[in-house]
Amino acid sequence: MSKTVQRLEAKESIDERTQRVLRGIIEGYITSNEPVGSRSLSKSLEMGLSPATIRNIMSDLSDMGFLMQLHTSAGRIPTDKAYRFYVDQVVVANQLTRKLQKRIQEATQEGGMNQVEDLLISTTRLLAGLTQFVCLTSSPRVETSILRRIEFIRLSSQQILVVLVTRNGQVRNKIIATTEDLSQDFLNTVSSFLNDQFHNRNLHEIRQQILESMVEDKERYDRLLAQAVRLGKKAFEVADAPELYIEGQHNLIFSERFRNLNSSRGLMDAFEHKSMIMNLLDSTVKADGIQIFIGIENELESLQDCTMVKAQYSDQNNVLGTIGVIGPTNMDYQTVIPVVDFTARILSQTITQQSSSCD
Amino acid sequence: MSKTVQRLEAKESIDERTQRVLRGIIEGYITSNEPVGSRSLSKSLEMGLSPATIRNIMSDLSDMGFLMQLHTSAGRIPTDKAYRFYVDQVVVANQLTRKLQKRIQEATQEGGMNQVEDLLISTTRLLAGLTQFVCLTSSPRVETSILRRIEFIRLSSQQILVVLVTRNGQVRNKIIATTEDLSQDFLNTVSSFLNDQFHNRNLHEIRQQILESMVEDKERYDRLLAQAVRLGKKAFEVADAPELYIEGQHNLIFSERFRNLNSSRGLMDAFEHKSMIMNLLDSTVKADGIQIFIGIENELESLQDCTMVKAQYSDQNNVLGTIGVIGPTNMDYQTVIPVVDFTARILSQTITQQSSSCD
DNA sequence: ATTAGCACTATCAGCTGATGAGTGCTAATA
DNA sequence: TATTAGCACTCATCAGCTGATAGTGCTAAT
Repeated sequence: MSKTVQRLEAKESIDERTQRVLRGIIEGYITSNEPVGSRSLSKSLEMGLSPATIRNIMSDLSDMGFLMQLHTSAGRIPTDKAYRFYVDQVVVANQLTRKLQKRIQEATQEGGMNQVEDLLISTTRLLAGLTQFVCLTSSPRVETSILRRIEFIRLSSQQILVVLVTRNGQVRNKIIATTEDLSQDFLNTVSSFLNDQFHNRNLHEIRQQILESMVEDKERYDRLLAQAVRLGKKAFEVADAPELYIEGQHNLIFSERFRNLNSSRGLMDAFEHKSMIMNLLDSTVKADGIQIFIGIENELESLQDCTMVKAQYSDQNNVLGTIGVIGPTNMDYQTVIPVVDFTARILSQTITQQSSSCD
Repeated sequence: MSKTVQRLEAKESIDERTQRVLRGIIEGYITSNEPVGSRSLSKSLEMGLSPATIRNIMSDLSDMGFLMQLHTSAGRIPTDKAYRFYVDQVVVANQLTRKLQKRIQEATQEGGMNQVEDLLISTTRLLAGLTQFVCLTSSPRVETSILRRIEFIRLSSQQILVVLVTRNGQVRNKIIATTEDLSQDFLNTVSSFLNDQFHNRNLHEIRQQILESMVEDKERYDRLLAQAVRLGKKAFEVADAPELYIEGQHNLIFSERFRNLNSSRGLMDAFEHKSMIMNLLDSTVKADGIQIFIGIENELESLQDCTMVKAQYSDQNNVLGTIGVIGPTNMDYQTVIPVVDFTARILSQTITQQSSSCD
């Protein structure tokens, strides 16, 4: 027991000087993208330590698992553990420059964005551009969206178009097949019934309730209700799969920063499996703020050379989705973190405005 | 005058033997992706010609502009002109294997494809996969689509959702703002008016006619008509920009076949400018069949190391859009051409079925 | 505890010569 | 006269060697 405590303490008690060296190495590697050696560090640190001393400290840090070498006579590079230390203990998110803030705000407020989809796409592209990384955004889960309006449009004797509008301005369409020929008048009755019944409820609840009704009212014979339930069931199955927007994939190949990534191919391939990436993006349920996954902290193997920085966005009530970037582990956390954070906030704000603009 | 004729004849009259050599070089380069030299060609041709003779012929072909060398002591590779000759004079499109035909048919007939969008995306992906190139598809020009149904849905006192369904199953949404608060009942009247008026007409015509009505009926005061025209005008402005689907971009980077392409970067960048690529894809108006642009025949500079093979797809009445692949100039024309051709045909067929399934 | 000094090591750029595939030209040949 | 064998030449590639560079670890001196 006391041993554990001691080990924990030993882990915790990296003395001030050692910390400064570690920090120096991390920041050096972040800026130069080259392994950093004792000599250059001795100079840049300006702590009056000779390279030899630095070497001793480095050696200790290596033992503790903070540093590693690509080969014997190369400088050292930080491990994932080091970045974790850096992010947790050292990084104090920079304030964004006014200029950058403006740029983000303007980009999200461009005209012609009455559809949420457009907003998400352009925000994703913006963030990919700003960071020069790959940017991923998951669209609001239709599941948790609030119904604003549902409408049925008769296309033919066998086909009905469902139009579903959510509070935050998403519009979903689905063509459903029917065996029975239903008149437009009847469909109107059904839709106004559903609109009355379920106005301002979220789709998940609605679905739930419809399923319950199906059991409950089985015996009761009421054509309207029966059809409403049947159509409603089909209609609310709309778009189970939430969408994923990816931008900046070419940065993986062409950006200098990704150069010492051994398998950009693997990542590219991973992006083809959208559902997998979706899970990754939406998996963690942490109420608020930025989340950071460094290297091996990522569950997906092909992501384990990268860091993912993500944040959730929401309207006034609910978390809607996630926006995040994937970059090299030695990304410039000091600026990437606040950029992602700020962008997510602005996105939330814009969407909130949109959804509150209805009566 | 006679001189011109002579030159033309000289161009045309490449004797049989020379043609066979040229063909051998082209096919050799297509299969090996390596410059082909006189010795190996002498063997593979089996025409009983010594390398030296082949060299003489090659030298002639070089003079005529069919061959070039990357450097003095390298084998020769075909020029764009050679590929053009090959495509025009030599290639007789292979019959596709039954197996491949089936694969294409099945892929396009997968379930859950009631939206044209899904069909186009999956077809694009299919073709990218089959060819291992980049595949581009332009969605049907809404312009020329035939109206099946238009509907207005009141979202709030200032917002109206327009839903527009075309004959071939495309659904477009647009939220438009109004100053006047219009009841749903009124909107229903307007939409059934428009549906009656414009049923089975194409959107371009409709737009035209609405504009005419605006002039014509200016003085006539009829609330219904006036609003119908006003809303109609806004509604039919929907989605002027046709969409472009791109799949298989990663092949540019990772496929062996693209390896001696000097600027895949340039191409990647070009794909970001969707409107430019759209123009390229939809530009040429040739009634039917496959179109091939080899190297410098492409207007876009970053495409001039590539060949684009494209075909238009259509429903029973109209050309809807274009599907095509972009690959290296030394692609295997014998199979790529029929694959693109067949895919476009199947696509046309599938879309035609869809749009004829309404009453 | 720190540091200077030294031996050691891996990488990299640059040079070398050998190899091989390919050409063009010329003179001999059928 | 068309074809071909022979030869000199060119260029790219590759393995092997070089010295320079930038690191390290260890040890002994401060």
